Amino acid sequence: VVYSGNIEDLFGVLRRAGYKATRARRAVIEFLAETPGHATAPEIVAAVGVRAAGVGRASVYRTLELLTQLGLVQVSSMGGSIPTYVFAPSGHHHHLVCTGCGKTIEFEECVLGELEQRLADTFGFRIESHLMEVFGRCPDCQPTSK
Amino acid sequence: VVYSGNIEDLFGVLRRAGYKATRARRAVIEFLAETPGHATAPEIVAAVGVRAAGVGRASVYRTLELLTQLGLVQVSSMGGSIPTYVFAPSGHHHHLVCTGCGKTIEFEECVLGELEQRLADTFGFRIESHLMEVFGRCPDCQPTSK
DNA sequence: GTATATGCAAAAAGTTTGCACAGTA
DNA sequence: TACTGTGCAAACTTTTTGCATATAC
Repeated sequence: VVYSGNIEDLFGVLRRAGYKATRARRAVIEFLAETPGHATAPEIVAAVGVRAAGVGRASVYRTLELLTQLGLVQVSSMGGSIPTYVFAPSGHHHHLVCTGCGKTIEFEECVLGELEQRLADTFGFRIESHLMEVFGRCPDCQPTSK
Repeated sequence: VVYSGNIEDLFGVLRRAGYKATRARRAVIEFLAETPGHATAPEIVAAVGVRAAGVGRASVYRTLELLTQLGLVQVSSMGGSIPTYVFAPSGHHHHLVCTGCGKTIEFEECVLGELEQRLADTFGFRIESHLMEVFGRCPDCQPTSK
């Protein structure tokens, strides 16, 4: 674990990997770290524009890619065609999405520990992170029949 | 389970849900059912064009959305910004992706049974499907150090 | 001081929509 | 026959790229 609430820790991760802590990157990281849920790239571009006027769209995209590679952010498609980004410095993220209304609930509970070990053994991978998406119908979107 | 190797079963799912089994939908379903891994929308458009000349791009997109809603297909972003589609009529899909070279391995092993029950109980969701993405470095992409 | 990163604007890529016509049930 | 679905082309949205300039270290 690399982050325990202090944003500076994250810039440390950047620097240790040989990247500079620039204004654009700060704005993106701060926004994501303060945002509890998912955001699309255009939403992040907009939010960052407010937070740090003058930061360009391209830098936001480049930063998102970088953060994803560094394992600080996860990308999910939420069952649709627009990718969304979530801050997930712990390397894993889990959510439940309603296929009716799109409501999303994030949960911590993780059942992958043992499986990860088995995958590592079986395929020789060094596991870094994972994303688990569970889909279903929330109470409000279930057929009212019986 | 809705599908055990006979493509006609899938058209049955369509019809039962009130949709027609058209040429465009057949082409998309057949392609996905025969394709072991993931494909992007443009790839599917191209493949379907070969299989059934004259099928339009829009129909492919519309069919992909429909199949996703029906739970026959899963969408994943594979850690990047291009969504990919996989045939997953069983309602769940699991893969391991190398963050170095992008190599993908699909696996069956599923540890979600009990968790799904707990999520259903806790949040009142009726669970329909899930997607599990595990990221790491494959043997060829691990730092050779040590 | 120097290599890395940026902002901008333009290009490319991907997705969605409207509508007259075709095809399924 | 009635209605769902289609193909096309255009509109739109999202993402990527090239390059001169700025900036972090």
